[in-house]
Amino acid sequence: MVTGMQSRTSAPRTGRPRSAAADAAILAATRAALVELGWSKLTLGDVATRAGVAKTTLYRRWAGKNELVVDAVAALFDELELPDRGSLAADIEGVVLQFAAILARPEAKSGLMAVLAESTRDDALRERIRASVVDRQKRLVLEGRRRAQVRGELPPESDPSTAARTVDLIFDMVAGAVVHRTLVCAEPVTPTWVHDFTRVLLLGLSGAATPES
Amino acid sequence: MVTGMQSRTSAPRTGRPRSAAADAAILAATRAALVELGWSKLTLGDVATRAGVAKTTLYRRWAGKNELVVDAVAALFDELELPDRGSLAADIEGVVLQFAAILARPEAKSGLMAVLAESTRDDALRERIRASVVDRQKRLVLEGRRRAQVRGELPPESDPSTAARTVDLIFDMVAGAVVHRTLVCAEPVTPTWVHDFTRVLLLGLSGAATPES
DNA sequence: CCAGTTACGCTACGACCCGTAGCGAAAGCT
DNA sequence: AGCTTTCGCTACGGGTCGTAGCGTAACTGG
Repeated sequence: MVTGMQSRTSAPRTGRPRSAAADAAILAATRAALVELGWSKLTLGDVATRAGVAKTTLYRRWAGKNELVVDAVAALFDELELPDRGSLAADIEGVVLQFAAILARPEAKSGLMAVLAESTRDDALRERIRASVVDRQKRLVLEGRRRAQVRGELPPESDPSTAARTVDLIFDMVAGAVVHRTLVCAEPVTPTWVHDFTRVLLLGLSGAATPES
Repeated sequence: MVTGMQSRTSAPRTGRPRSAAADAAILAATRAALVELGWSKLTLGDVATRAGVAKTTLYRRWAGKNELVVDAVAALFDELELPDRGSLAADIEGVVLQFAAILARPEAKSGLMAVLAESTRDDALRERIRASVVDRQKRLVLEGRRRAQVRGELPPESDPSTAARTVDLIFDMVAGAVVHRTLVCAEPVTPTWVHDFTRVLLLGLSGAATPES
């Protein structure tokens, strides 16, 4: 059972090592094929040809199309960062624009949605997506919240359980809105849209911090 | 019910009519196959067998897997309604729970996400999804907004263009959050979550109605 | 009632992709 | 050296695709 990337503990000490260049070439070829062909017409044989490796090499490292595309798309999210822009509103606008820019790329659109669809029937695949894509986004929410608390823009940890609930909710609202705008409505995430969205979200959060009416 | 086939003006008056029962059987079989097999392992030959029709009959009515699944999934959204619950908050909570209940069904999860992934490379498919799924949801937002204006909970049409922008934003936030919660995080939309979400959204909207600071 | 028209079920077909097995050669380690 | 693992290549059975062809069924207008 190939785990995709071998865990470093089980790395064999003897024998010919796996080519790291082949890994990179395969993932790049997968992204290129996603752009040109989309998910449904992407074949592993074609990816192998593009990458300049044999089809069998590909099957030795990835269990199938799903796992390969997850790894190929996950690399796109490496560039996600959260530069400190001075205010919570500016931080949110910045990360939303970054996230939207990644989702706007054709390989992210078709690849990510397709593996998410498959993950509804494959727990291992969903876990792989969560670890390599979703959690990385969620960390930005946590970091942004922490900074806002330092600045005094948000109240510090009230109750741990309600805090976790709020973080989950914010994550669903931010990522969900961008995903819906980009992938369902297929309309661009403009600075105007981001501005309106951030305004509604922050007003709602600051108001929700007060005790419920 | 979207037939997706001939417009009524081009309906042939002569010859054997198409079996409406076959349409229903095929769509039901498609949903059943989505539940059992998911998107990737669903084959048109299998659907035809389940529906008790010949494979050629299926190809005479739908261009391919994508179009068939769109029609099969779109039928799930027929039951979406917006009963008047007396307040904007209650209306939103009601429609969000309905929407989440539909998305929680396995045939909606795998089917809808998969065709959305394909629609990123197929304009005709995206248009088909928009007409039979997305617009139907968007109408609920417009209707809910109208009721809230009648009740005085929201200010009446200020500027047509900003009003349209706001409706789009609300739609992205509501549908996006539910989709993200259900399909990306794979966690249930509980009444608690809906309550928290509605609170943040409404506070943000009521605050956003005032001139920007 | 009978021709005309269209839909249907069935079979068969070439084309393509899948995922695996087997082989010899290459690239590392001890 | 000798051992171990990876690599490229070829070949294969199995499955799905989408279409063509044929005879039959259903409905319509004369």
